[in-house]
Amino acid sequence: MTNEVETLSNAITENGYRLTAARKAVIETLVACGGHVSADQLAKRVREVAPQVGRMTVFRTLEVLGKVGVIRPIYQGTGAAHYVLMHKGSHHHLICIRCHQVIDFDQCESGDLTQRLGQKFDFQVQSHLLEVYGLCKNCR
Amino acid sequence: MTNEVETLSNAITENGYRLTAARKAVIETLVACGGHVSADQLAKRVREVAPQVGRMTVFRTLEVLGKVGVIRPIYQGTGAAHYVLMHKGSHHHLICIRCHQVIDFDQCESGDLTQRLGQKFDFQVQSHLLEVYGLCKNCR
DNA sequence: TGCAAGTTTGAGACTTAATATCAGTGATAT
DNA sequence: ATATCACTGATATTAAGTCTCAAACTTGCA
Repeated sequence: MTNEVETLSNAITENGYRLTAARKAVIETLVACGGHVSADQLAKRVREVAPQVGRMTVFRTLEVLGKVGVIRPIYQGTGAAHYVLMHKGSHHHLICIRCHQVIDFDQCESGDLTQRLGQKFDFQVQSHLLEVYGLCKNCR
Repeated sequence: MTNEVETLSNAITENGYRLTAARKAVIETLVACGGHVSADQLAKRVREVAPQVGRMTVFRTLEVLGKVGVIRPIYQGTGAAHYVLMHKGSHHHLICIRCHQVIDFDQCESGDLTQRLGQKFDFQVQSHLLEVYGLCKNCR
């Protein structure tokens, strides 16, 4: 948790960006939510803690975090993008196609695959996202 | 190719939707493009063949094809959604984070994984999408 | 400390993708 | 042949996200 905050914060500073009060607030709120929030939801929550922070700043902070590779926007076509934390360069989740519930999971034996892909397509792999669609136990 | 058109067409009819002239035109154009087109791009191309087909119909056809599971919208945050064909319930590609080039690939030994996930989370898996991000050979 | 250069910020206007509406058309079943 | 229901498309609307620009911060350096 706190660890996550540090990871994101470090990613900011290590890439030459400034870790301002506004950005700290955004990061802390995002981590507190465990990811899977939209920019506007996040902006609202951030303002409960830091009322002066504007919508634009939230968008821009998310953009920066995306650029340095620690989060990623996820789009399900149901409204706004949601942002997820990229643990060690990857993120995996199940999405129920009926109720749109999202379940994160960790297991993924793709290290092998991504390496082979890199060779085959002359591609320098940095991260990956696996989305599994189906019906959750309540929806089938 | 032609096979793809049949797959999509059948998915339409088998789910109780009507395979109209407009929908045929959309499907044929989508397959001819090999996927990875936005709705508006597709609408434009469809009109080169079937000028009467409206934008709205293209959106709705894509929605139906999505519902029956044969295509899926992909969002890279760079403008409009792109639609990809789901081969046997899955799609995999590499995306260059610099030039946004997309390379589709087939290999994915995930049958095993999805099965285990289904058990673990009591989830009925239907399809999946694997996105691998990195730098293509021209961009690094 | 004080200054200059470069970042970051936020209110508001703007762009663009996508959805809702609704009357009209076309397909299907009996 | 007709009644029913699905589909269509022009237009209006909504909503997500971006652009702009002046003001406010940070930082490094003298």
